[in-house]
Amino acid sequence: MARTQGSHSDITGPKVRETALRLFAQHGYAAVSMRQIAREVGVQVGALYNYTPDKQALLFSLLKGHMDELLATWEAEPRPEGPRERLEAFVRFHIRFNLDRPQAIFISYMELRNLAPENFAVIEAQRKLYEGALEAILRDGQAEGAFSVPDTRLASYALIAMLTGVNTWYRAGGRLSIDEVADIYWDMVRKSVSAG
Amino acid sequence: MARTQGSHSDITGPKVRETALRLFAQHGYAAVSMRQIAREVGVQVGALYNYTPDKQALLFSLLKGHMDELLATWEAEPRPEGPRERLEAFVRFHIRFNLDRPQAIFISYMELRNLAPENFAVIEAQRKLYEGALEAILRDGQAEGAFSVPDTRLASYALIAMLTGVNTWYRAGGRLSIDEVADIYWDMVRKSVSAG
DNA sequence: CCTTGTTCTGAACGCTCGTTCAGTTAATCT
DNA sequence: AGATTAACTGAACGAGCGTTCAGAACAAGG
Repeated sequence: MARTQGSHSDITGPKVRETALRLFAQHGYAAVSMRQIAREVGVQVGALYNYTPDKQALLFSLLKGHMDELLATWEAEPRPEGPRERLEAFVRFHIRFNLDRPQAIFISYMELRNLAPENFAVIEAQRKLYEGALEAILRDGQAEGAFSVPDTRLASYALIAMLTGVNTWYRAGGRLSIDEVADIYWDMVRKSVSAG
Repeated sequence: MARTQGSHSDITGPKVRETALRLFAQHGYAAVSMRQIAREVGVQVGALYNYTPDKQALLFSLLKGHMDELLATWEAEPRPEGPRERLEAFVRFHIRFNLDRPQAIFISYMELRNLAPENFAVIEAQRKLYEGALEAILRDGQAEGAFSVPDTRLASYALIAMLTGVNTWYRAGGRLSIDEVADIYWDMVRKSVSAG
């Protein structure tokens, strides 16, 4: 029996991606089998290959989709005047975006090494684009005298790591709301780049 | 033929651990096979089981050894007077310790989910002990009025993430020495916890 | 109602996995 | 020299892996 009622490409396709994202985030790409994904989707393993040419392409597609959305959403954000305001916008955007998609963020940082080299290069370029946006803000602010940052490249790495770290401990429904978390992080970021 | 000349437990044992650490860091626990470890050590796969009861115990032993060393080394560090001096000591210690053992740090953050639950609990408790040391410094400094940190728990997470992030970009022989990196990070940390 | 095309099943392919173990080799002990 | 033991080999175990594919089931179009 195939094609049971209500089972279409429009439903199975997204379901495959959602399930793969969840399982990859939970157990890691290498530890998750195609059969396991199929079981949770509710199909036989062969059916998965209607939606991806292979397992590697499935991982890449998830990461690529995530990075595309990250870059597009960031570029659609309002761009305030002044380095300080722009830095604040970046901090709040990054925290909000990350906390809204914990699984995608997780595999974006953990599964890079499981990408084939040519796929890795694509994702890495996108990530550098995004991190470059932060460094540009720091550089402008330093030039204008708004910040005191001796090494903007290094500072951008430090701040990105700090902000992305939110995902390791934040749990929805905890004692702090996303906005409260963003307030506290922005306070630390603001001071860390100011004249000391 | 077994027991070729110069091949003893004293040599093979450490070699197994070193090789496993390197491969786990490079490809991930789930993606590395016992046969691959054996090949790089230069023995048949069966010989590995003279040094570990199974693959999981090998991972746990590496992580446990690393955490033991981290805690012991930190406790052996001189403990300066005053919160500000103690915070600086922590920052410099953390960066130095991490950059000296990039592979062990890497698997300590990446392979936690591949630990069996009872093993995970052990490592997690040790990690909390270490992170608690930072929070205690922040709490004392806040109480004494040396720092301005509204939420010491959250600030400790933020700082740990920032400091640990050094490992993702630092490469020995780059344009900055470890001490120069530590100077810059300490500058940012110092300002981020100060009155703004 | 019959054809066409999409979606899925069920089974199979060759391969690798972690782990076990009887037997072999070589160093050590008596 | 002979016995003992630690270290390792070589082969095997059952299980699971990613991937392929012929054919079945169903929806849609004429």
